[in-house]
Amino acid sequence: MLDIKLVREQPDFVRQRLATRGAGDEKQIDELLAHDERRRKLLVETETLKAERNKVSKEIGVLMGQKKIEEADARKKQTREIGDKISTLDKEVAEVEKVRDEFLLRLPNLPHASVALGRSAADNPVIRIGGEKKQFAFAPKSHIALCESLKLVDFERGAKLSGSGFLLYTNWGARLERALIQFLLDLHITEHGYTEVSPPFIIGRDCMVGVGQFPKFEDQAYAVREGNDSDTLGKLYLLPTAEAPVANIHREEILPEAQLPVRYVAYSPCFRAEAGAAGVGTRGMIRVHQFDKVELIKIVKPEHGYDELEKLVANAEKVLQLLGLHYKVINLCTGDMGFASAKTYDIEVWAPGQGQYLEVSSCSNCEDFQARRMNLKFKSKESEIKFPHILNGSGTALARLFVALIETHQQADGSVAIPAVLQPYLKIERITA
RNA sequence: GGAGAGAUGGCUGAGUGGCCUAAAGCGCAGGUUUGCUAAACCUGUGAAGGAGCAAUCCUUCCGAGGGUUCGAAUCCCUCUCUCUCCGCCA
Repeated sequence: MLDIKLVREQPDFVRQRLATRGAGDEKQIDELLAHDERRRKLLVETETLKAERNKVSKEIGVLMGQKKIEEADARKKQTREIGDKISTLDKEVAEVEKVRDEFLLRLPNLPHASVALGRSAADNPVIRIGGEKKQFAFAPKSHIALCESLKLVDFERGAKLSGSGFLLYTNWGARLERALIQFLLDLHITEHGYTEVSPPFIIGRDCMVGVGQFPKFEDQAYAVREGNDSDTLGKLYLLPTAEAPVANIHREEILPEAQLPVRYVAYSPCFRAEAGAAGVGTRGMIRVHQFDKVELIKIVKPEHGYDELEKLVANAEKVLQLLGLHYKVINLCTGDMGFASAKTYDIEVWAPGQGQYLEVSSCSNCEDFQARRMNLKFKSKESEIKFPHILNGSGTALARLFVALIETHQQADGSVAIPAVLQPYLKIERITA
């Protein structure tokens, strides 16, 4: 959430930055400021009355002690009237504050100055290219064909169990998926200095609000109901990404500066309703309702936010380098960035069977946008209380990594070669039919 | 699911209607003393919001939300969470 003081003091700057996203959010600022001004005006009124009431109440206490009952009673009458006014004003303050906060919760983050201006994915600049497109002496198959011939994923039975968009990994497919998870966790723990955490997969509403998923994107989540009790709906959700619980680990805390930077890595399945996306690439493993992901989260001092973002991207790229995959790193332009992010790099991996790049990682610095929402702060050596930058990045998303891996390393005979770094986990050099 | 106990500052913990402006201790920061360290002593030590050019002042916060009262950490109601025991259970 944006700092209301910044909006108040530099409304033109805020409007200008919001406008670069191209979603019209800047039009909300005037109304937001009107609510904010009204709130402060009411606050002054009610606080003045409260000061008066506190003063008189104290005097009543003294008079009672001196047994001057009549004088005390006279003041009580006076104070009772003040009390009525206060409760009316307090209600008004609470109302206008709620409206103001609703505006703040629905406004996206301001893009960082270094982010390219643009309207859509077509305007995203390519930052780096990793590896080269593999050349095949034969026509590379799609992962769907490979999964069927090598019996890695049973698409029909996955759909039978849970509907379309759910996968049943079988035999070497299941083992490859598990090996990838283990490999990714080990890499980030031992090579990149992250601490592993394993969060709940069903998470409270506050986690969703904290990272900016809610209230704006509530329709994309799976809500959980306890038994038959409909009253429990709206409390718990299947996590759309481990970012949601892990970034919230220190919600409502003030961390000592010495504890920063915090670096967590977590595996979790991710559940996405993908409402409105039906029919778009629904075949295969590229857009599914449940996929595995290893997520990286950092909580850092603001002055380190952008250095840490570069390192985060490098950590995710390392995965693709070690697996021998071709990829490109792009910088999302202002019009294509996520709600909470100030700057985002996406990593897209080449899937030769698809003839296209697939997004397998999105690394963002959300600056203090999420920290404000979840009230996470740190205390500096000078005893200043500040909001840290919170960063998140996929390291990486699995179903698409699985696709790129088997499509890239498929052989002319229909088998798939296992990259050296995965062989210790799988104990085989290739998957054959 | 049943029964009971509890939730107070960074931590321990006192506080049953009015100097609570939350005791005391620990911790932490600064200072004095000291050859260094330690110890002792002194001082200070929460958060949020708001008014003001500023010094400074005001309001709110004792798990959350309501209520009673001139006045609530304290009394009443609801909820959440934690702990103990019982039942069920991977």
